[in-house]
Amino acid sequence: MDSDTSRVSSRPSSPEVEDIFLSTARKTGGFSGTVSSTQSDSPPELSADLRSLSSNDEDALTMKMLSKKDRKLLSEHELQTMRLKINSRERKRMHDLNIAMDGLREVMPYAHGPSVRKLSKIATLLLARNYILMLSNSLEEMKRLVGEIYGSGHHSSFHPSACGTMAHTGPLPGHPAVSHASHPVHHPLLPPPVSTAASLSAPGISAVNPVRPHHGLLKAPTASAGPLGSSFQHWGTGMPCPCSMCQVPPAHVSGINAVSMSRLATDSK
DNA sequence: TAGGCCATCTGGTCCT
DNA sequence: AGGACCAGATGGCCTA
Repeated sequence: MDSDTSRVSSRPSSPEVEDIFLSTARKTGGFSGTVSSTQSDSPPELSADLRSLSSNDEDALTMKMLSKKDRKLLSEHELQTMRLKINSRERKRMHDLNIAMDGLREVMPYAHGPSVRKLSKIATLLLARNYILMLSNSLEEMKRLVGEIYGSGHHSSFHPSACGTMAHTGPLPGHPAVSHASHPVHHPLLPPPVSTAASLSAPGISAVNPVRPHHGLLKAPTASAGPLGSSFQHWGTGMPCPCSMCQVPPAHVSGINAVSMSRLATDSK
């Protein structure tokens, strides 16, 4: 179904097997932790050189990279065992992180359906952020409307059933039907129109979009709807829908978007 | 084939 | 001391 899953399944799924293999391979080349630490500073041929070192050289190098205490306390076998343990923990940690990421994907609208490819991690995070912003805006708008209505006293003018606003809050976020039906163009997960340019200029976004254009994620809404955009289609009355989903978020939100997107992109590297 | 995405290993750092 | 977290490096898989 999704390539990522198959990709995962195609990888060695058993840490033990892989660890055994790797540990065996490394054992032939000495404790590779010392080699790895030089990977970023040395060309590949240096690694080859290291592998070609005599056992005495290997020992010397290994000993050089270890603290005195380690040298004293740990045999090579113990070091190897410790490495495997650490690797296993790290693997588990990353698996847990991926599980959490899947959980996040599950509650994200728009990311469901057989024809929709699994969101990448960065896309999941960025969409989640936009979604949270959208929900926050909706909440604020609801509060404001309720305040206006009960403040002015003419309760009869409050007709939630006529407003798409209630429809927005109806389906659960994870419900696939939450979005497209009532907002064919201005999807809540899309960056606000104002911030789209800034968002798209962020490395993180630009990295997302070209790769998976079929997602349509974070894509700017089509500009075919005039000054007000096509945001009011579901409202149906010809009047601007008061709900926040149909309005451009406040400028400060867009500002946060641009900054945070850049930060996210920067942080994620 | 290049680029994107990902899993894994690894060493360093910080925290408990 | 041990574990969690992080970031860099590496290599594999997939898609355009």
